Amino acid sequence: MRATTELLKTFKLFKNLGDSELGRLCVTSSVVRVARRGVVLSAGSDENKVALLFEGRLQGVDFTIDGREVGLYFVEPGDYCGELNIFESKSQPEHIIALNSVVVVLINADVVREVASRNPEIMLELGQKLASRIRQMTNQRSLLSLTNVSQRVCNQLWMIAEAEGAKPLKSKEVTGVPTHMEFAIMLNLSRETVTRVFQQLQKKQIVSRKGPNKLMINDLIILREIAKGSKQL
Amino acid sequence: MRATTELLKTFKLFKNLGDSELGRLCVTSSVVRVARRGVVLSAGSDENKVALLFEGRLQGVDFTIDGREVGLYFVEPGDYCGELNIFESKSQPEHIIALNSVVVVLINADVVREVASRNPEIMLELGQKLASRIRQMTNQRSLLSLTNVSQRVCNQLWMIAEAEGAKPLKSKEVTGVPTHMEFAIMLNLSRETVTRVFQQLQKKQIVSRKGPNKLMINDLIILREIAKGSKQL
DNA sequence: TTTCACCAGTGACCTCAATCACATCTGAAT
DNA sequence: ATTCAGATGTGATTGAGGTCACTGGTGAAA
Repeated sequence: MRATTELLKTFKLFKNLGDSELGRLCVTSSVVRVARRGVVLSAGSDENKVALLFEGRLQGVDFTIDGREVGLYFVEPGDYCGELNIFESKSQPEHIIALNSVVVVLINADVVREVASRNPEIMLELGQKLASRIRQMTNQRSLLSLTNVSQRVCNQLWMIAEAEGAKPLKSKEVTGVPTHMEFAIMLNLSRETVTRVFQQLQKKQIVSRKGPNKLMINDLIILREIAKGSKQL
Repeated sequence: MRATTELLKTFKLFKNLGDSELGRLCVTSSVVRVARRGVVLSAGSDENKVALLFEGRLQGVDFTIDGREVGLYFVEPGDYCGELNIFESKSQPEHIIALNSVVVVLINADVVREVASRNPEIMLELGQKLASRIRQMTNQRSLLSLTNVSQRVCNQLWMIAEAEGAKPLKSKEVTGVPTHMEFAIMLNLSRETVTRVFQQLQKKQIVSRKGPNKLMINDLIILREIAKGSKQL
């Protein structure tokens, strides 16, 4: 199914775009629903698509030479991925996987490039997107060098809570929490280790499970302190 | 000292730029020599400079919360860094350190942005730069998930040899090799572990030291095989 | 309702890289 | 020539986290 101009306008990237340009984008677009674990963009493909996320959560993943899964980043609603295809005609470097049932708008990257080249604001916006992704990756890379494992997990959890708009509150319910395995590949840990950290967090009442993919963070302040390293778990 | 238009033209980024634009860049530029270990761009600074590397090698580094050094990427001559400042007015996220005596051209990022906004090719080139950095970081991230330590080191060594233009030869001399410590922070290893891997590589005649910062790779083929994991060290 | 796949939880074991604490080497500066 | 800082080399120790091999729970599909 094609996207409507109204749908595209909900994305910050296309907010200020004229209707004719939006129309051009719509023509090559398709709105698709992808089930949990489904592949949204496949690494090595030359289709060169950009994926705009409408609802759900995506994860960029890669694989090592020996077939180990590597978690790169998360994509939240309103955001998009596959931007590299706009600037390079190489193949998509990483897989994009749906972490739950998602709705995405797929648009041909070449068309986006054309539109961007006529609209400097879009181009600049894209540049900022790339820049912020680099920041994000740099940040994530630094996490991996933390020797303390709980610290790594708490930082990741904090970032996820923050992405959902963590106010300076004491507690917060987070929905759509990644599985332990998804945490593990983001943090270079084994699934069991992540489980053990969460066990400790639960034992100390810092978090509590609320059914699948739902987590209650009871004490954001302590979580933050553990993440910062000023407090030991 | 200011850069000349001729100097700027040696960089691929500014290759096709008109003289008037080049002149504008020159005015806010400065050519500086930085000694080994010297800071070229400092994290957290708001100076917003772009650094074009003329000779030597740079390394982007960050620090964890607990003060551990993290290696992010290398910059080779003809390349540049600090591009994020062109797109974002946030502060420089990572430190840029000189790995040996280097010559860099520093240009105000705002001026580069202005020039880029008038010259779509430059803007596109910058986008490609960001994109390739993301690829590079993704690649590096995957390295970190390799359980086999020798494999990690050999991959990094291979990449460095490649950056200096490794032909499909059997052997190659690499100059300006990073220290073991610099390898270590790139690969999330301790310095000692890197040393031990290099000891083994030397014992097996795969590499041999040729004075400081100089390394002879005697067998690129085997190095590649170890890196790929098809051969054990 | 049953099945099944997936996720979470847990104990036992054991590997292997971090750490510590040195020694040695080298080039550059004084 | 001497000093010194930085880089490399090496053994001993150790403990954190990976791996394995399970159990149990839950939701979706059949």
